[in-house]
Amino acid sequence: MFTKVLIAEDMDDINTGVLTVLSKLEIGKIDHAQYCDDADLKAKKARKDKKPYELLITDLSFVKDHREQKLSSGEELIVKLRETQPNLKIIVYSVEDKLQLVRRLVMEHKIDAYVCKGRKSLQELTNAIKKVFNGEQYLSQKVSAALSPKNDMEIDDYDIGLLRLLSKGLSQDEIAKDLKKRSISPNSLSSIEKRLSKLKIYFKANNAIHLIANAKDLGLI
Amino acid sequence: MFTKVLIAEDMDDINTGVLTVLSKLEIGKIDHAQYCDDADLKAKKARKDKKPYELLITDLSFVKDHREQKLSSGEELIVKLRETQPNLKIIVYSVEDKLQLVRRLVMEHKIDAYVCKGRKSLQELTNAIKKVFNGEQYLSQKVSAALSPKNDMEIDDYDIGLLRLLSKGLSQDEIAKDLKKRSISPNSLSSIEKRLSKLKIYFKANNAIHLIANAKDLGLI
DNA sequence: ATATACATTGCGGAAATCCACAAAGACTTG
DNA sequence: CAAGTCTTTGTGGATTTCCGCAATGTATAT
Repeated sequence: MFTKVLIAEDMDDINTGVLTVLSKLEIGKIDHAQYCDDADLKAKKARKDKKPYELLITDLSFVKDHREQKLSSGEELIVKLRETQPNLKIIVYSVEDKLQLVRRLVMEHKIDAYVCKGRKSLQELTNAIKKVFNGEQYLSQKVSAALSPKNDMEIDDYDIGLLRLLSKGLSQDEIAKDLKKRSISPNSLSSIEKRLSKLKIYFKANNAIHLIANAKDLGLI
Repeated sequence: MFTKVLIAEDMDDINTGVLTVLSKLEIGKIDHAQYCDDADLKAKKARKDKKPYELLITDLSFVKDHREQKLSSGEELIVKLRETQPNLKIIVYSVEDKLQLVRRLVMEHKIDAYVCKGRKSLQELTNAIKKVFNGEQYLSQKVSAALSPKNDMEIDDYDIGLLRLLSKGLSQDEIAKDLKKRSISPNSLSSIEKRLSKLKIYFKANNAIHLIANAKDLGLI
């Protein structure tokens, strides 16, 4: 089993929860950090001492408080650590279940496991740790579809962008101009209308207002 | 100290975290439920056995899974329990920090404490439990502004109703018909337009979409 | 009773949206 | 290359929203 593990997670309740479970596994040393910057520093020090962490378990979102931080999200932390420690095993432990996000983490950042926080996530997390230790990959059932190539009607970054702009109060016409200015295509008013219309069907929304309300409820934007 | 407490929280990691801390307080019996319906059932049984819970600690959001649920949120659970057990002490423990939401919970549902999940929330939670046991109220620093009188505005239930209907996808015309059917006045298309226009000014929104997006961000709906 | 203020309603036109259809371009496949 | 498919863009028109102005209604104070 792993001999040195780092946990990055801001919430103290989750931390104690994870800690009590991990202590049942036979892991030598378990450290934890409540800020991404702290996690980065601890990892740096460990490398300097020639005793680098073998596994990182990290959340994605960290609430901001008075302390100014360079790294503000788990994703940034992952990128930073991957630079200097490419063979570090990484498990993401988060409530997020957006396929697009998981896909990016697995494909681009080469994370080893993604566990969705939920009713039985602690058991899942221990499973994931075992799998990763054996060099295998693990994805929660909920997001396992992220890697299946059959992602037909999938909402992509472009769609999210449209929804974001809409929710920021831009008219469809203004969105077209904005996209043209940033040379993002498609950018005609007509195409934007068509995309939104597709999204409305997908989300069973009566109109643009309904669409944004639903997207917000789903945490999509 | 309390002798019988119920925790409603879906995440198992948080549950163990909360549990380990609560076990340090001298609380007789601590039960927990991972579904709102279960919490409701447990409370019902406890009342039937003449040993009702004295305190409920509940989350607000519960992720949906395969199990069909009548009560899908902590707020619904609170309303349900308040009906039959008006003297039950209630602490809400959630990541949400929307002032309007907290205000509603305190004013309408008469909750006794609101603790924001965060880096030091377990300590806060124990403080809150002690305060509530002494008949006092507790609000996390982050949301304490919810009760300051200067924050209240001229947004009334009618306005909230409009925003809700809008976010449900009704057109302004349909809203007018709906209000007429339920004999809520004013209900003319013109009046509805005017109200929404006021709200847009108040919330600095460019259009109805923007308005709903802002209202959702503020936890108003 | 009259004046005043304010809320409600109606109306009209400009702007934005929704929607169906068509033309042009891009890509795949045989 | 040719045919077929899909995406992007364009167009026209019905519907809805947006906004200003006017008319009516209602309550309050003098």
